[in-house]
Amino acid sequence: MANGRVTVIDIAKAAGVSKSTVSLVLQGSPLVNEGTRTKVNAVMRDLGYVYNRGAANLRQSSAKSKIIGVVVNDLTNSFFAELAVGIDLVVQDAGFVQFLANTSESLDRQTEVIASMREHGISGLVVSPARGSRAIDFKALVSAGMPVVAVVRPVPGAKVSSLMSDNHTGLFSAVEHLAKLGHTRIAFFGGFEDTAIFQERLAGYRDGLAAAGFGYDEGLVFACAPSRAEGAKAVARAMAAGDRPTGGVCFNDAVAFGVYDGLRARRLEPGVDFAIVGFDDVIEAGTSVPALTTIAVDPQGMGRRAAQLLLKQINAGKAEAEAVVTPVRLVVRESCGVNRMKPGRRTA
Amino acid sequence: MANGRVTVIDIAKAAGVSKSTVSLVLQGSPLVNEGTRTKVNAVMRDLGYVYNRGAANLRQSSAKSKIIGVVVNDLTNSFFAELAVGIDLVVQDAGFVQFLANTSESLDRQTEVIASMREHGISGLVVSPARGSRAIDFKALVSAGMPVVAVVRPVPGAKVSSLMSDNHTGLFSAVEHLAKLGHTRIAFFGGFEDTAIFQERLAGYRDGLAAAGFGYDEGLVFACAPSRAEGAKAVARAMAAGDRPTGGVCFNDAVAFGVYDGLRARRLEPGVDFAIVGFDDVIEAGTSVPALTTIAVDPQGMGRRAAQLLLKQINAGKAEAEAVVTPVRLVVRESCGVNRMKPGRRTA
DNA sequence: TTGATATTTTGGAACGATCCAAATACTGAA
DNA sequence: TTCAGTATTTGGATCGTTCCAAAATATCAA
Repeated sequence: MANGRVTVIDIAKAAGVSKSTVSLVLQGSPLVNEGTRTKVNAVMRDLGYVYNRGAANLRQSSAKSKIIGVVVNDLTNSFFAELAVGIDLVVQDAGFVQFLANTSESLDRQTEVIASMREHGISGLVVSPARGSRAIDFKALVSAGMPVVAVVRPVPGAKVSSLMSDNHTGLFSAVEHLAKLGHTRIAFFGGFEDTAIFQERLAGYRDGLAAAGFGYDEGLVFACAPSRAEGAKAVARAMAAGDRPTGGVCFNDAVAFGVYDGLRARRLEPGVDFAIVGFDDVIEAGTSVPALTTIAVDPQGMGRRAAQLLLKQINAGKAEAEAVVTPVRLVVRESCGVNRMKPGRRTA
Repeated sequence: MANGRVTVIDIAKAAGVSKSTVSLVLQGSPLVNEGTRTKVNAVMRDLGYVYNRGAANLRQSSAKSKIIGVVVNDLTNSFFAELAVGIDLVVQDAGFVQFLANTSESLDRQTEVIASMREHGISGLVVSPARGSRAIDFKALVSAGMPVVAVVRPVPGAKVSSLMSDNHTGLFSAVEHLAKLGHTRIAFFGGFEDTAIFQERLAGYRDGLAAAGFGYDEGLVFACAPSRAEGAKAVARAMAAGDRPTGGVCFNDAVAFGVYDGLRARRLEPGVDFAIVGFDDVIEAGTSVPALTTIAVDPQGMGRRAAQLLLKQINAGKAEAEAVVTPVRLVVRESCGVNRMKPGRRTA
């Protein structure tokens, strides 16, 4: 009290009870008499008491810290920002608070922040792993029995739970959609070839082509960093080639918008002269001109589900790794020229 | 050791020293002999020791928790996501870790999370206050001597430090720019009228008009929620009126993009038929078509500065509230028709 | 060898909560 | 009044660290 911080002992003294009783009140125990409870609560309010969770955690089992860690690879990407918001939402409702760290795809940063979070006593971790993350990076956590949920990107070989969107089906249906509209030369834009997601999506793309009766042409795959600027460059490469595609599916929406830019730079109008399908369904997808046809994954929903999965494991006490695949769906808007475009017009 | 968690005592036993020595090693004290230090470190590695910051904080002064709280009003807005990234950057470098909570403009959420963060022992707080925040909401914190930095939005009357962008100058120079290009009827789009920022920006707009020799016409101010969708509606209202503006300054870039949409819906091309200036300079501003002329505020830089300010106060031990205004600058791109537009073409 | 001095190491006693076993206060029936 | 039975309350001991004063050890000049 004198030194600034009010403790249970100060409350006990002021209320004329023992610290144990105050502790009981704090925990909402039914053992304490209604009269004492209200008196103690009143004193707490009067003295401006703040509960010291750190002290409590020391005595209790480590899993009760009410802190979870969230590590994302790129918070400036609105997909991950939405994801973080989704996590935050359910985590807050459960009375938890989250450490949020951004790694900017740096593995060193990732190991650093995870170590730091451990020291601070997180009771679980949701991580969207930095590029190149290996099972070894999470080894210490899982062998310490800490629940870990990997989202968006898999960590091959790691014994952690995972929540991934259905990449294969997503690209499959994107290709199917374009094929149905009459396109026969369909390109694939964006993504780093050395990632698992890229491979999953590429497989969906190939299978989609096969299902439509087309062959797979490596020359129609334009990998690049999944950013708007790189997407613009990728489509420039595609249109410079001899046998041009008439439409394309993109690794994500950012790339798709880059494709818009790249087309316009060549005086081609997206959705009229070229059909585009994105992936993610970021907020801008619905309001852009033309509105982007895309594969919706609902990042906020994914965040919520990831947090629920994690909380379930924390409460269960034991972390049984499980893999969840979240469904995606094709959202048809204007960028494939429905009602706007003559399909296949520049073909052959 | 047996129960799972490795403590300093386990280390001490295994290394054949006392726990005090281990503690000294942990703190990198120069008092301990080089030989013992390496041996202790080796043992720590072998046993997989994780430092328990919670326990340490208990003994030490509360200001050393190495945790700071970050509360933002809307993380789905990329401006705030960037801000959070900037904060994260310097906070991580300083060996801190951040609690990040999103309030979605809910005052209740805000008080909840701040209370929760206090219980967890944060040593400082960066907050971008939810709409309608009052000094009272931060009273408990400041009277407890906790450093608080309010960013982006002011909290009138609160004794907290603040870091605001130069709203007045920003809008002043936006108007000046349009006037220089020959525009005489300049509208103002977006923003909530009951916020301090809106008033600051509006004042900059008025002063800019006055400096250019124009009068202030209330009918040219189209306030609305600062979102893309509402921006589109606002410009629709503007163009429906009799004496149309030929250009406009916007509350932020989101509104500006909404104005793009609204214009296109009326078959008007932004940057050709109508001049637009945004505010914020979000990432998309440079890559949109046309590229958006805007007032750059560098949210990530603001985040960094806010974090630095906070860390300075934490280290100083005493929280002397100070107000910092960060400079803004006009970034001229294509949305005002430089090289593209006949200024004032639809005037009169 | 012996102090004196400098270098290292070390047992408790905190920090602020929880938990447990045991004490105390109530209740109503005998 | 006493006693069993229930309802409340309560002192330690404890969690894993830091801090302090004091002890042990090493170093060295006389």
